[in-house]
Amino acid sequence: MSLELEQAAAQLAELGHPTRLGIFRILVRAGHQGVAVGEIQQALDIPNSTLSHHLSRMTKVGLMAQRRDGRTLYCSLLFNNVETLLAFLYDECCLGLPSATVPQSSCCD
Amino acid sequence: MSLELEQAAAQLAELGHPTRLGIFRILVRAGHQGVAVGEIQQALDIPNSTLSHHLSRMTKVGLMAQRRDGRTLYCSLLFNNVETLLAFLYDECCLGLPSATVPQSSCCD
DNA sequence: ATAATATTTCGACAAATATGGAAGTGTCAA
DNA sequence: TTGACACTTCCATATTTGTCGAAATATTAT
Repeated sequence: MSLELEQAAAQLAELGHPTRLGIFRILVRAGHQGVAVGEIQQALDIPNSTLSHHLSRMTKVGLMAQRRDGRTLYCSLLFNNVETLLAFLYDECCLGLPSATVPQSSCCD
Repeated sequence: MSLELEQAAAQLAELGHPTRLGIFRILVRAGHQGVAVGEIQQALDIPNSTLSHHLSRMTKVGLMAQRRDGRTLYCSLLFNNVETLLAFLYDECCLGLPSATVPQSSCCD
């Protein structure tokens, strides 16, 4: 089994949890500058130990990264890796959405 | 938490397993006519009870369906649902791939 | 130094997942 | 109606996940 497939599966598994998909959504909207962990916690209203656990999982598979600024940690999506993942679903798996639903250009760069 | 997000997470979780992502890949290539369970088994070389378990999970979340023809069961992807899932990742989460990697039209319809 | 803030790590436990042998079900062929 | 074929369901077990309180770590302010 190819490494690329293993990698894609690992990332999809992380997205495949309601809380983490919610985190993902927040991270996408936050763009490259990222969001503080505390902000995510407020938005989702879950204990910080639970949140931290999810964040570390997402980090581990390369979906996001953390950067410290003073005492707050900012989380930001690794857009390149997410793009690679999405491209895998399209290219490797040869899937096409009807052109109407395909965005003409990126909205998050 | 929205039902749409729950649904997407459930489907992504199923894709987030190497074996099942492999099954997905086979199903995509098979197109609408589908593939026999036995063919998938030969391709992946796993015990049929294990395979059956994965297939039933994928069916349960609406990624694929099974149709019997004689004594062989054919599995086929529910392309509409897969499209909806992919559209969720683009629309709801506002993600864009660089236009170069976005297919101009569907290759599986 | 001490305290407050922001977040992670530890530890423990319940629940879900993954795996595969063995037995069961449906279908066809002789 | 017996047997072969194509799968699924049942069962048991090992592993992974998800959850969260409590303790630990890092940073800044007083």
